[in-house]
Amino acid sequence: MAGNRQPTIKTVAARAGVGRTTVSRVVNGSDLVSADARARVLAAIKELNYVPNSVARGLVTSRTDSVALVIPESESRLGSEPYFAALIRGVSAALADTRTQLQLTLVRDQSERDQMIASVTTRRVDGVLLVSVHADDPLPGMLEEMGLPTVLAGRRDERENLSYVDSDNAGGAAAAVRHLLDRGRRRIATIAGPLDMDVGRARLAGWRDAHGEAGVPADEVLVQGGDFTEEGGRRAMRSLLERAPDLDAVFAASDLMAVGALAELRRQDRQVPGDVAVVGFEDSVLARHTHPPLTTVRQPVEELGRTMARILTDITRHGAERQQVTLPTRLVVRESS
Amino acid sequence: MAGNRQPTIKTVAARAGVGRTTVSRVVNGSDLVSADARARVLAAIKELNYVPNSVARGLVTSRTDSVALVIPESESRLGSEPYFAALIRGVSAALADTRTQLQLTLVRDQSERDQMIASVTTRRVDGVLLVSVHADDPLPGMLEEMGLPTVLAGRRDERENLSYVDSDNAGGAAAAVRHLLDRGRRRIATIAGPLDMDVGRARLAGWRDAHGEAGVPADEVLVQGGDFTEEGGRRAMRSLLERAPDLDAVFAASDLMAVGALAELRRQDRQVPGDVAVVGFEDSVLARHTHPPLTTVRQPVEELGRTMARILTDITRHGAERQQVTLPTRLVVRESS
DNA sequence: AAGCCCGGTGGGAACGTTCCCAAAACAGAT
DNA sequence: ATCTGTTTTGGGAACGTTCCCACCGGGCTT
Repeated sequence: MAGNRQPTIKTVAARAGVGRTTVSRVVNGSDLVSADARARVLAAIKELNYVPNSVARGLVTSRTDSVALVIPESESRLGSEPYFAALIRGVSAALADTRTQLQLTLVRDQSERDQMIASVTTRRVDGVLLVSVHADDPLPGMLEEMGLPTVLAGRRDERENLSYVDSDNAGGAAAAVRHLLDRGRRRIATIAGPLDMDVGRARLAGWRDAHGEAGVPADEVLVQGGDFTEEGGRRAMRSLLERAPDLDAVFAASDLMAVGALAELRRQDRQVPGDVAVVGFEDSVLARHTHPPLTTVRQPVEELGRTMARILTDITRHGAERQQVTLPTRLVVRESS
Repeated sequence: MAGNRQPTIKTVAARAGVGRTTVSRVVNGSDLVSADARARVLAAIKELNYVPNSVARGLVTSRTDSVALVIPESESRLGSEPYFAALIRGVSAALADTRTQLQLTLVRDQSERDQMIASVTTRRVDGVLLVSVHADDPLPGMLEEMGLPTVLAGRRDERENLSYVDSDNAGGAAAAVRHLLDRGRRRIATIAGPLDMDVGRARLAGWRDAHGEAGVPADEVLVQGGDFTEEGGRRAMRSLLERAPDLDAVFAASDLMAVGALAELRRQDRQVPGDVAVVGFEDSVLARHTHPPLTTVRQPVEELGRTMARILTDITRHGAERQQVTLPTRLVVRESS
């Protein structure tokens, strides 16, 4: 039993008394093969326990049936972990349907980034899924130029022309603010995300839009920049309270910043939601565990992953065109508003 | 620029005015090549932007420089998510050092399991890392028989003869119980894990060992089985309190069960740690957020991942033998004890 | 001056597939 | 019977590498 080499297509052909090509046809499900021959080949395959060598196949077809998912590890890992986990689940689920393998690449530093580029570039994958790419990162362009289809998680600006899947940041933000307006809040501050990122800009735009629709003037004094961290949220909240002590609500562009805001409000003895209502964005696990539980805008992260994978396979397998998809978000009302 | 095929080793050879072999030698860092030739080849590589095709290479070397990490998704995902995340981080970090790619396979159901076997078996990977394999699962054996080195996360029983990396379950449990004894507790109950799993058995053994060492009789009335879930922990705690109202401490074989125990203790108005001290096992994120924060045994999950990957590469790259490694655990004392 | 060794080199073969195309086998029609 | 057309078949070539081995040339030994 041991010692024998793996059977190849030739071994099978010999055993079944047919040519290589016929075996190949059977394996690949072609119907240009007689019932008789097919039966003999299948028997031989089973007897020999033959499994086609996908590397050899890949060499001639120049397809690997695997895609890379690249995740930068530098981004604050703690808050974002559940995000990545959900994303991976989604991607993996969609790929399983098309029998495509997932190559996961965590990129920690520049050297690992170079290594990732080398690996991806080396034709081991049919396409690439990229998470949190910065606006000025030349990588996606490079990849596409090398003939490697690429799909981004999150567009980089309003005019992104690569394939991407994003959640409806502006819409979600607007829904959050609309909800606050509905509850009678009129001085709604916002802790924005970094404005050099589309997420940051889009969520701020949503805040403006909702005010516009409702005919409530959007007071720019109520806008404070943040950096998506808890500490940043705390600082932003403090400076907002100084500038506009009369604010009665805050929309934070991320749950983590909302958590910081909650901490600062507690420190200054402002009741939530009594004095100030708070809404976050993302609906991470965090949101359920704050005091009080956080109203927030839910992103469909797992679906985002699924969609990314689906778009990529559409491109690699069926030669589809680039696609830009925006997924709806949903307001989850808890006790902070 | 566009339209041109990828350059191959032949293109480079022609451009540099040398033979294929010389290019190959330069690419693979052989030193049997003159400084002059090397320089010309390197220049040509840069000009043409040549990247060796790893599929072709794999065909002749029969190495893919990639390994599979197989994670069953069926296990209660919520509690275990941070575990998997840490594991993946560790594996990925160790693989990056050896320029090995990671193929991640989430297995949700039988059909995905079959697909995973097909893929792995098809020579796309050099080896396999398996997480949470059941004792009676024939998979690891099958894989090794096909010549695919396999490393398990967690041994399956005391006599496991495949490669595995496990944390010191018995030792960690004993440390936890010793700690409780040191604090003067004398009626230390335990909520055990499933006894058909080695983790469960080993942690229970630790509870016994610590009693033995200290000369305190281990009262079997104080042992209650659990299933690693929160609800199971709650039920176990209740039946323990009925049977042995005089208990003054509980060692739960998992954080999640400890959380359940805490809930039941609160319901019955027993103070923690005043009346009853509680210790868990794992040091998941949960542990920091319970009331009071949970004393627990920390498993070095990320290192577990790193070690698995290291062992596997030792085997695939250097023909090392199977290895069984047990990693030390560490007691993290918080306020529940 | 002849022989030998050794660093350096390159062409052929092989890895296990798929694809192309020509040919064999068979059937039906004249 | 011969021809034509359709189905079925299989061998050659190709995919882009690495490895084996044979060869070349120059310096060293004798």
